[in-house]
Amino acid sequence: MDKTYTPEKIETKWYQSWEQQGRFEPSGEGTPYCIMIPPPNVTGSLHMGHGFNNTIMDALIRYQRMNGRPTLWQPGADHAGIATQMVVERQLNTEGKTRHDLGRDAFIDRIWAWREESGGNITRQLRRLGSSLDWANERFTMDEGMSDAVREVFVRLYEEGLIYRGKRLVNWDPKLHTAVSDLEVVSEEESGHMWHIHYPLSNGQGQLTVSTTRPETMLGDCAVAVNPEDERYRHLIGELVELPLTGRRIPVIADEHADPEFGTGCVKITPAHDFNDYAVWQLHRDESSIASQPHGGLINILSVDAAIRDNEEDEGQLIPAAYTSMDRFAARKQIVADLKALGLLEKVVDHRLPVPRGDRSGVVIEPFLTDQWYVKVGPLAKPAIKAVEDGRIRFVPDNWKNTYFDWMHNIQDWCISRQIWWGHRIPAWYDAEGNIYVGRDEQAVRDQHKLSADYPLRQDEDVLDTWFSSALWPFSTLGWPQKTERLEQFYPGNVLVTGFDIIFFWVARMIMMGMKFMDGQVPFHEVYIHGLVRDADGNKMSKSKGNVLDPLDLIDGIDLESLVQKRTTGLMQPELAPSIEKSTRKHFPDGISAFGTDALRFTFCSLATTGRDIRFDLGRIEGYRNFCNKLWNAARFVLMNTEGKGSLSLEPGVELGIADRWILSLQQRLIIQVRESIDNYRFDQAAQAIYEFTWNEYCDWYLELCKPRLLSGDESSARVVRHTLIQVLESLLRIAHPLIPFITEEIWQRVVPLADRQGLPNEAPTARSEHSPSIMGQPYPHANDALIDANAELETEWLKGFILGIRQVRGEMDISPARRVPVLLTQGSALDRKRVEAHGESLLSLARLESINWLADGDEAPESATVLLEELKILIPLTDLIDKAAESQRLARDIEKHQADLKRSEGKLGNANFVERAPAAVIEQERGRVEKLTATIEQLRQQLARLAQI
RNA sequence: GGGUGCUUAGCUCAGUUGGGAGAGCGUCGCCUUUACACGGCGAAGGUCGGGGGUUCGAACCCCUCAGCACCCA
Repeated sequence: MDKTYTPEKIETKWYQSWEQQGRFEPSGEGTPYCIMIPPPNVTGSLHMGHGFNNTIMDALIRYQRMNGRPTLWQPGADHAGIATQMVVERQLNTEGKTRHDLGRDAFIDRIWAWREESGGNITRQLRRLGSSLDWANERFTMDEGMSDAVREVFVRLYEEGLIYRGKRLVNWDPKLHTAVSDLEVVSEEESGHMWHIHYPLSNGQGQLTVSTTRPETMLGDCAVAVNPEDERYRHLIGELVELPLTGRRIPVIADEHADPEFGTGCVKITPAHDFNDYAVWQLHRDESSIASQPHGGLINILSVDAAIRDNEEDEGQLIPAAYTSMDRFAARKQIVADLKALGLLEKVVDHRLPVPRGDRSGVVIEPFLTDQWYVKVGPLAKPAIKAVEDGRIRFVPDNWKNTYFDWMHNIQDWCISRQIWWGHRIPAWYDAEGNIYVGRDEQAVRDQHKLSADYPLRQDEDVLDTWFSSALWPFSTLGWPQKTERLEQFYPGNVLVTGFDIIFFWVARMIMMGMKFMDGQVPFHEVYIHGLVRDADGNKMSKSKGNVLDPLDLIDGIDLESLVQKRTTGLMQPELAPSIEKSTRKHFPDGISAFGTDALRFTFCSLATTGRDIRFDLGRIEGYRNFCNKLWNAARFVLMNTEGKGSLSLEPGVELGIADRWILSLQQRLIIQVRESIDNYRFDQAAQAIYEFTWNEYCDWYLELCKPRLLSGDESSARVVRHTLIQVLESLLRIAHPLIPFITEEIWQRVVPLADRQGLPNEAPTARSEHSPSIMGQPYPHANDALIDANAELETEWLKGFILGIRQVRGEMDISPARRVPVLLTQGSALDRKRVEAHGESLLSLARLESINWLADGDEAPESATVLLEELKILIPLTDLIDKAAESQRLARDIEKHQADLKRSEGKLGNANFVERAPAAVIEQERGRVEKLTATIEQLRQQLARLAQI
């Protein structure tokens, strides 16, 4: 083995081998285990969130596979309608074309071509992460089978009356020319203005003043509302005001929506361009002063581009010609100027207000009146709520269910149509008479409705929201609507692993659709919600902030210049490049070194706590890369001492040593701990336990304790050591494999020929029969209670205490490890004598001692530094090595520390209430503490006094 | 406005049922010691955000204040 662990030499090799051997395909008997991948965007690329999410899923999958279950991790991607269409449109733009130049069919062909070109990107990246996905059954939401599922669901929901078409206000993206759902709109506070505008009363008796943040919408006003309780305006209710610039007259109406405290207390009502106003209009639409207005008062003034629209033929001058075709912001400017000229602008004040923007396009979203398709969600939500209430679905951590309930209880109908081209086209057809026909395809529609082949029908132009198909993912990927074996075997899945940001988008919708179409069966039993990966400063990673990390760059490394280049190209706001460059150079002065997949995965696992933010800093991954190196070198040591050394199996009748029993005992505890941690999705605890055992017990102590035994010349003892070294290592590799698959496989392949694997079950079968064994197919270790050995643990603790005491003195006195020191022992128990006898070699070696001698009865102890180990007193004679003053100081400090503790304990015991009410065990513990401390302090004092005397 | 979460060592975070606060990184000292300098050995470092309460006993339970973050309207 190489002296240093180099991940790039092993990772790709093993992944290919596993995949070729069909090890990712479900196989075997037993209870199936299934996880659906949250489908990434097919043309996207891997970010840290994917890295984190997939690491956790892969660890679960590998763990369950090693537990012998037929295990499916379902891979695939979604078509990301808007995002993908935008990318391809941008490509076209650089050629000076738009999608309309190509036409719908050619444009969609172009997107498929782009998918071919870029679609493999993210699957390659997932492979680099070691993800053991069942690639043979990869799915894509636009594939034929899944499109069938989409159509089937749409038709069935429509036939049940759960899908309908309606004209409503929607969130309109004027750049993308499509409706978007509430969830795709991000509202943030921005600086704006509040304009106060006079609306003169038609009878010439004064005016009302309204305040608005969007003055251009006044062209579509149908009323001014005042609060019915508002004394100032009550007498004006029912009167008319002149709507400036338009020549129209609109009524003053009474509505609670008008807040007397806010602004002037008069609010203009623009029902076609504001959700609240729309609600007001609905209440008042039958009042004649509104009903008699053009379009019943519901006056749309915008085009799909959010410019002021032209008048229709029959509208006359409804919209003043002065503003038509002006963009909404230009129109705002012009209208404000014109109002000012008319003396109708009272004032303008600065105002902060939430501005809704499209999460993809970034432009301001307009409430806009359109025909859209909706899912009536109420009936679907009911059983989905119940499933979580009664525990058929469990959120981990549990409190996320509150977020889910909140959303589900206030759920709105879901607008599922999008005015784009890339996606599942809505299976609805129209005839010239305005009839709507919904069916699985055009022929089915004609058959069902007895329409002749030449009866003109045209299909709805719109496509479905991408999340509509994603909601079907847990069953559509398994072959639904066909009744397949996979569906039978793997639905419902066991756990959904995802971030909290898509509980609404995806989790809730999957539960609703899963239960609706799978006979009330939930799509998964647990939802493990993990945190979101942020940068070292806690900021969300985003391209525009220039703080994204590519997981592949952490695996392979990247130099500073390439990193700067990567972060500053293709920006939506190029002016940010200099500051991005600056902060990148500051955070990564040396670029990023190659840490390898295993280190990255181990890091992700160790960050998988219950928190919702995960700050990623390089120090962490570096530490875990070092951990991999440690494991690597431990294995190297084991192999150096076992390869070619003959049989490693235990001879009959030979007993293990204390240290062997101790490390085996700790390993059983490790197995219990790791199993429990993984079962509870606490990968941080699993990682921590593995790290701790490997580094702080196996390497720091067991390997060191083995060294003298290997060199002693006692072949029988050496054989026991070799046997245990290799056994413990082999098990450790299996314990760690789900977290760090590559390094464990690489080492395991070398270790397994030496390991005594008798008694372990055979390797789990895989899809292809002809292959060499792999750690992937090995059983995950079970703790063997018979190996838990409290005596060996106690004795080893004693041994460590002895050594640590001496090391402490050496450390404080700066004694070089090259310098061996003699020690004298006194006052020990019979057990101490026995133990010293038994572990002499270990003590000499690990504490770097020259000699160990018991002080004879009656002999005066020489001037020494002292270590107390219960009643045993360990003396390190003061020679030139030890500074008397330093030792005195050390003792004094020690005494002080113990005294503080003693005082505290005595205080407790002196409290009558404590003695009366605390449990006996706690009181006993406190008494024991006092006893021990008193003795220790006494010993230390004596020692200090002796030192002062000499 | 409603809700959720967070505040523990210089930094990033664990902390089980309430019974003497831990880790990694960083810092300081010693060291080519035969697996590993991506290392070994040792050390320093904490008013557990503030205040109040419950309790024999609070990082943990309750109240309150402050700060931060996120979600919903």
